[in-house]
Order: sequence, then structure tokens, then C-alpha cells
Amino acid sequence: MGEKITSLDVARLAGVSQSAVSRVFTPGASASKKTIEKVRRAAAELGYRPNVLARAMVSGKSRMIGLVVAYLENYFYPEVVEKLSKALQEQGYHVLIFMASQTAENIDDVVEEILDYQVDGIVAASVAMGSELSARCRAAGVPVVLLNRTQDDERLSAVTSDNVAGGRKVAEYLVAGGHERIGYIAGWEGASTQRDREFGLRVGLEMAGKSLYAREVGDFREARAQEAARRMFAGRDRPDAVFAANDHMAFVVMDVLRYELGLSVPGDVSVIGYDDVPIAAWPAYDLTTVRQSATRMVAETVSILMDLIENPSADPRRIAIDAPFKERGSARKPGRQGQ
Amino acid sequence: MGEKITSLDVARLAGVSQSAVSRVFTPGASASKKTIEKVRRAAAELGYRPNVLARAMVSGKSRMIGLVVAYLENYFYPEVVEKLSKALQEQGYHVLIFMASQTAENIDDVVEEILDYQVDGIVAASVAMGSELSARCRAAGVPVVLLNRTQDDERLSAVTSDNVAGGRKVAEYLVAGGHERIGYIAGWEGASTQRDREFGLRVGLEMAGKSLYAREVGDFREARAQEAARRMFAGRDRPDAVFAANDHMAFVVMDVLRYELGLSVPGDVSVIGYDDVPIAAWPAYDLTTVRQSATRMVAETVSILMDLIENPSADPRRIAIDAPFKERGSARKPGRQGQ
DNA sequence: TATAGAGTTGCATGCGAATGCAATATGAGA
DNA sequence: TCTCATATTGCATTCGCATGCAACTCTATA
Repeated sequence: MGEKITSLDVARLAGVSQSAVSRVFTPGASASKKTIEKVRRAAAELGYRPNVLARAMVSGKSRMIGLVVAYLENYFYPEVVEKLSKALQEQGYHVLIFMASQTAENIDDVVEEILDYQVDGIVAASVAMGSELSARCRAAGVPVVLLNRTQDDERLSAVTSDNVAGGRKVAEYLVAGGHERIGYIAGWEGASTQRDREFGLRVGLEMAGKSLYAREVGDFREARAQEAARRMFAGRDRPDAVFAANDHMAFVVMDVLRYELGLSVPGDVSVIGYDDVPIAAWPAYDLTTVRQSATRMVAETVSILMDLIENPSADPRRIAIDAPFKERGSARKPGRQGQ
Repeated sequence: MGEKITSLDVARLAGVSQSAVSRVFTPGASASKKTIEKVRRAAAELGYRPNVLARAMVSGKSRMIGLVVAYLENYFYPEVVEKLSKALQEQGYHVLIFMASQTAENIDDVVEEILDYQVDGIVAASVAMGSELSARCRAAGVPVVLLNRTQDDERLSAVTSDNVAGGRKVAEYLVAGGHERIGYIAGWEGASTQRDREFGLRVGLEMAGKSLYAREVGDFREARAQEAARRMFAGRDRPDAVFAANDHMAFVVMDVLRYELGLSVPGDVSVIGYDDVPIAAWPAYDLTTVRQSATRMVAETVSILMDLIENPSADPRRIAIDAPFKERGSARKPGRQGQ
């Protein structure tokens, strides 16, 4: 066991030089029909396949993309992982995955580790990068694309949905539905998605001459969202509508309302989320939400990444894809004349 | 941009040889305090970090583990990905992820690609490997561990839960609960988990002098499970209990029963799943199920993998971890004297 | 038939780090 | 202070493949 087949073995069997073998397996290199034939046959006989790592050493291209994810608990991210991985596979790239702890600082260590693997690019999903770190990536010539998060640093590419517009749509819908006391369950305050969605919501409310009635922080985490919901609905004059900064928290909120407090959704309280993860469509939740298409976001991410890899001097791009409102049954619907 | 720092740069700055630098960064190599100090200082100054790929070339160890997953739609797998990735990171390994199409054949291509990256080991979650392929891995000296799936090939290591026992527990619980017409929503027939869970269920029923009342195939897929549930409950004399081969299908079944057919769970029909994914605990489902601990399965997988990597001649191991029954509210509970 | 031009091929080298070996430095014991 | 065992160090080589360069083989044109 363990006898590696190298290009030299193939070369010997085919009666050609090692370079010839290399050229046969290098797209764009020149080789005669006869040589190709001989090499292919020998390679097949020996079961030879080029060593990607060795190839990476000399070419400087590893064809690996580092993916940093903080938590797969929010089912938007498994979707991202799956689709990103598939999309990159189609481009001949593969994904090296790194789980970052929720703790903000650790991301930097993780990125260092990623860089050690000589990845050709990095996708950072739902995590922030220190400016020092992004500088290192730039120095190393490794493009970085933030996914579902933005940062002030203009030199970082980023793909998000249009969170501000999305938040505004929620406000408009709730106002049109005649809600009076609108609460907001915030995500982790450090996240741009959180800030933007809240900002959009507030702007939308203001434009209707209203303002936020209640606000609690759920940090995008299940347990925290649960506590947040309990706090928000503890007193009397409870909100008649809640916008949760993502679907994952919206489910928790619905569960608290229905199963702990015995309230009806949307009868007593309307609930709206953000993301439109698959579960949102399940009838048990039937969650009204804002659709953030993982497919489209991944497609944009891959596109940007490929551009940046091919043309390292290209400008970073920041994209906010359209986030359509998705009406379902968890929020009271505006009357016929509404909206 | 792009000026790579190599060990040679560090060596020059520190006034030592390249080998000295290498030794400082190689655990277990010998170097004097003074040298270590000089090298560390120079490395820090230049921001040097060893190139993992170059290291892999000469050492033959890439410290990468290939992970093959078919679909993240079933939320058991995101858990696996997250925990496996973290556990391996702690061991100094990293995960190269590969999505396999559901189609059975493609897995072989994917494994070839993985091998190209010189991974030190492969974890195949919920996918089967052709015998030819596993032979190649063996020839290449790359250990393979199947996760949540077994195969006849004795030379393959595998970690599953005790699916047969789990299935039997479900049968016993349903019988104890006084159910008369027990249906089964099967998973994909090619999966060992499917076969074992069904086998356990049937054995359990037989031991109680009963047999399966209805059976439909859901293929572990959402859409198929939906159709399966509809078919199963189309006629009169419908089942009074259903065991779905995994939680993911159980949720679909519950939704069909409750929201399409207007039946009560567990009032009219008891539903039991398998896996105990996080959603099973959500009050909207409160699913009675069999607990298959991703944490424990991942721990075993890592342990086997590390053993196999350190000692390539070690025997493959096949482990079925205990799968405790988890009683919740989606199935009628046996009376006090029951069970 | 001679010959420029394009298409092939092999040689030699390099990517960045680990390691066997031999040379040297260090320290302990006498 | 001298000797020998042990710890450090550098040299040179190696991992598997890609690629610049020079030598070479064709083929088409004059």
C-alpha cells in the first residue's frame, strides 16, 4: 500500500518525458495527438492522477477557497455552504471550511490558518474581519468576499441582500396591516445585517409617522431570542406585531407566543422574519418574511471571487441584492385597499 | 502585493540556515533556545507562517480531511459538519468539503477529486462508496470512515447509531401505547440506516405479535415524504401511528396530517421520528424520536480517523452508538402500567 | 528540393519546507 | 583541563509537478 503514482511513472511507461505528461494534464499546453494518446493510456493503466498540492506549489494556485462560518444553527448558512460548495466545484475549486467561534476575536486566528493553506480566495459568511487581517489578505494577494455582512472598509467586497429596503418593506406591511405597537427583536448588534434591517424598519415606521414600540436583543441566538421575546411580552399593552431580525429568531418568538403565552399568531400578534429559510414555508410556521435568496447571493459571491482571482487588481465590489417581501400567514394581511 | 515570505527570508534575517527555521516550526525537532528566540523574532517581524502545502509535499501529510456530504437539507448534517469541523480543527486538521449529488454514481468521481488533494483521511457522511473506490483509497493509504451509514465491506470503518435497536424501541413504545395500525415512512432504500431502522421496527412489532400496517417510501426527501404521507392516509382505516425513518420526514408527515388532513397529533395519529435534530425539540413539533447524538458520532469518527492515520495498519472499526428513546409529545404515551 | 514557420519535446530548474547525514558546539564527568 | 556523549546546526536532497528555453520535427510554401 502507499505506492504513489507520479507523473514520472507515467512518463516511463509511456516512453516520454515527465514534462510531456505534465503537458497532457495541463489545459492549454501543447502536445501532439500521439503523445496525448500514449500518456492517457499509460495514466489510465497506472491509475495516475495529478497531485493537486504539487501543482499548487509551482503554479501558486491551490484551487481552494477558504470558507469561514460562525454558526450553522441558522439554517440560512447550511444552504449557503451547500450552494457555495457546489458552485465552486463547478468552477474547479473546492472549499476548505473553517468554523469560527462566535467570539469576535477568534476570526483573526482562523483567517491566519486559512492563509497557511494558500487558498486562492476567502469567503467570510456572517463574520467580521479585523482591518489588520484584511490587510494581510490583501498583502498575500488573497481576495476576500464577505457574505451576508458588510464592513466599512471599502476595499472589502461584500454580498448582502438589500437589508435596509427589506426592513422598510416590513414596516410598510405592518403599518398597512393596521398594527399599532410594533416590536423589534434585534440580532447581534455587531452585525451589519442587524443594523441595516433595524434602520430600514425605523425609517419605514417614521415615514408612516410611527416609531418603534418595543425593542429587545436576541443576538441571532435561540436562547437569547427566547428571553427577548419573554421580556417583550411580559407587561400589559404588549406589541401587536414583532419583526425578528431573522427567521431563526422569528420561529422562537412564535413558539414563545403560542406555546408559552397562549397567544395566537397572527390573531393576537403578527410575526415577521427575515431570510425565508426553508422552514419558513412549513405550514407549522407559515412565516411572513423577507426573501433573501441564498442562491443568488452565492452566485454573486462566486462571480466576484472569480473576477478577483483572475484579475487581482480589479476593484472590490459590494452588492446588495433585491430582497422581495414574502407574504405568508404569520402576519395580519392588509385590507383590500391597503398596500 | 504578493511577496511571499518564505523560511529562507526568515533564515536570512535571523542569521541561521533555512533548516533551522524549519526546525523551530516543526514540533519535536531540536533547536537551541537561542536559535528559537532569533527565529521567532525574525518570523514575527516578517509575518512569516509556514506554507502548509509545501510542508504537505515533503511530509506526505496534508492535515486535511475530505468530507463528503450528500445533502444538508436534513438538519442532522449541518450539525455534523459543524462539530466535525471543530473537532478536527482541535486536532490540527481541516476539512475539505465536497457535496455529492444524490445520484449514487457521482460519489466515485467526488472521491477521486478528494484523493487529488492528498487528504489524510475521508469522512463519508450519508453516502455509499463503490468497492472499487474504497480499494483506491486503501491503495492510496487514505483511511475512510463512513458516518451514519454502513456497508458490507468489512474493511471500511463506520459510525452509526444503533439503528436496529432504535427501531425496536419505537415499535415497543408504539405497542405499549396501544396503537393498532402502525405505518412506516421509509427512507431511501439504498441506505443502511433506512434498512436497519425498518428492520428494528419490524422485529419489535413481531415480538409483540404485530406487523406493519402500512408502508410508503419517502426517500428521506421532503417532497417524497409528503407524497408518501398523503398516500398512506388517503384511504379509510388509516394508521393510528407513523414512524418516519428520520425527523426531517416526520416533520413533513406531521404537517400533512395537521394542516392538510386536519388530524390531530398525537390525538388522532402518533408520529415518531429518528435523529432528534434540534427542531424536534421546538414546541411546534415536540417530536418524540430516537436520539442519535451528532456529538458522540462525530467524536467516534474523529477518534477512529486519528487512530487510522497514526497507525495505518490498524483494523477498521465499526461502531454503533447507543440511541436512547426520547419521549416528547407527538406520540400517545403508554399508560402508567405500560412499558 | 530547400526553408521559414509553427508545433513538439526534453532538459533543467524552481516552488517552500522537512530531514538524513556529517560537522560542530555544548556540557558533564573524571 | 581533557574526553566523550549529547545536543545543535548546516548542507544537500527530496516531495510532484509546471514551465522557460533550446533543440528538434513537421508541414506548407516557394
